[in-house]
Amino acid sequence: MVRYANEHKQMTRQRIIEKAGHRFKQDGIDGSGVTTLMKDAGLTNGAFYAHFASKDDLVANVVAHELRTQVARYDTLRPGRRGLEDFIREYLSPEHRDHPAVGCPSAALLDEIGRCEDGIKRAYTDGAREIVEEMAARLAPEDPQSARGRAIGLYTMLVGTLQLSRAVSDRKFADEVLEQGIENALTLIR
Amino acid sequence: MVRYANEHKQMTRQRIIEKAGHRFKQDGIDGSGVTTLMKDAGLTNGAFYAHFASKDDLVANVVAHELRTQVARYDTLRPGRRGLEDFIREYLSPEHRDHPAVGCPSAALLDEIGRCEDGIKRAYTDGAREIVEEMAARLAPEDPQSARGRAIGLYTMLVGTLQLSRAVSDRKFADEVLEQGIENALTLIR
DNA sequence: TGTACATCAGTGAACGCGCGTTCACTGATGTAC
DNA sequence: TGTACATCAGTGAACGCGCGTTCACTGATGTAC
Repeated sequence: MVRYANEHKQMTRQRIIEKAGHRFKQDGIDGSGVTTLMKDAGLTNGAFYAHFASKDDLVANVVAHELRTQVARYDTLRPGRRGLEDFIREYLSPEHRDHPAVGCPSAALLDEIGRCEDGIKRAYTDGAREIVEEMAARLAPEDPQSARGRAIGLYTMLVGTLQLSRAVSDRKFADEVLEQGIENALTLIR
Repeated sequence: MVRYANEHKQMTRQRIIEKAGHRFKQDGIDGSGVTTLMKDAGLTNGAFYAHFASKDDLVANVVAHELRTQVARYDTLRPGRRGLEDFIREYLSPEHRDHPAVGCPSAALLDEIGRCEDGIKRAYTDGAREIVEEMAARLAPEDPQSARGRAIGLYTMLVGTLQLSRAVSDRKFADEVLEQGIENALTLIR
C-alpha cells in the first residue's frame, strides 16, 4: 500500500533543509526565494508546501538544523581549552570568511534572525544556549557556570569578527581583522 | 530663474537618506522597498530617481551617512578611556537593543552589508576604519597603532553582543548577554 | 503692484519580474490477485 | 509472472502582490517686465 519507503519523504525534506541552509547563508533569508530553494534541492516550487507550512516554517527548521550542526562540531575537537583554540583558528580563517555557504550560520545571518518572527528566534536561542554551554564547559570543566560570561564573550567576538572581515572591501584590512580577532579570542580564554 | 532655494533639493535628499537609515536598521535593506522609503520621507515613489541612480546608490549613501553619525558620537564622550567605558555601557544597554532603528548600523546590518556590492562595502570600510582609529587613539593616545588590535576586538565584540541579544527570544538570556558583554568589553580595554 | 512665464521637484500610473502560496494534475511506485 | 490499481511525492501553471525602475505630466515657485 505504501508507494515509497517510509524514509523517502523524510530524506527529501532533509535535503531541502540542508540545501536551504547553504542558500540562506550565501544570499540571506530575504534574498532566497522558494523557487530557488526548491531548484537547489532538485525539485519544483509546487512541492514545497507538501513539506513545510510556510517559508517561515522552513526557516525555523533550517536555523535549528544549522545550529545542531555547529554544536556537533565540538565533538570532533581536541578536549578542553585546546579544542577551543583550534576552533578559534579555524573559525577566523580566510577560508571560512570566503565560504559563507558552508560556514557558521550566526556569522551569516545573525542580524536577520533578530528581525524574524518569534518561532525562528526560539530555534536560534536553543542552539545558541548549547554552544555557550559547550564553550563554558571547556573553559572551566569543574564549574562551567563561572565561565559562562567569557564563553558568551568568545562567541560574540567570533561572530562579530567574521562579519566585519566579510563586510570590509579592503583585503588587507579584512585580513588584519581576522588576525587580531585570533589574538583577542585567545587572550579572552586564557 | 531658480524656482527653489539652492538647498531645497539637497535637504530633501538628506531627509531621504536619514529616514532610510532608520527603515533599513529596522526592517533590513532587502526588507525595505523604495515606495516605503519614499513614504517615510513624505514623498511618492516616482521622485526617488531624481535623487539617486538606484537603490544600491541610496544604500551606499545611507551606509556612509550612518557611519559618519557613529564617528561623530565620539566627540560627545569624555576624553580617553573613560569615554570608551561610557560608550560601552550605552551601547550594550537594553534601550539600544530594543530600538535598532535609531541605533548602531553595524549591529543592525553588518551581515547584510557583507553580501552587498563593492561600492556599499567600500562606504562601510571607510567608516569602520575611522571608528577603529578613534577607539585605538583613546586606548593608547601616545601610540594608537599598538592598540589597533584591541580596538578591533572591542568593536567586533560590541556588534556581536548586541546582535546576539536581539536574536535571542528569551529575555533573561538576552539580558545576560548584555551584562556579560559589558564585563568582557571593560576587561578588554583595561 | 500685477501678470505671464520658465523652471524643475515631485506625482502617480505603468513596466516586467519574482515573491510566497494554491491547486488540479501527473506518473512512478509497491501491492493485490 | 503479468496486469490492474490505489497511493501520494512531485509538477507546473496560476493567484495577487510588492519589487525596482521609467516616464509623461503637474503645479508651486521666483523672476522678468
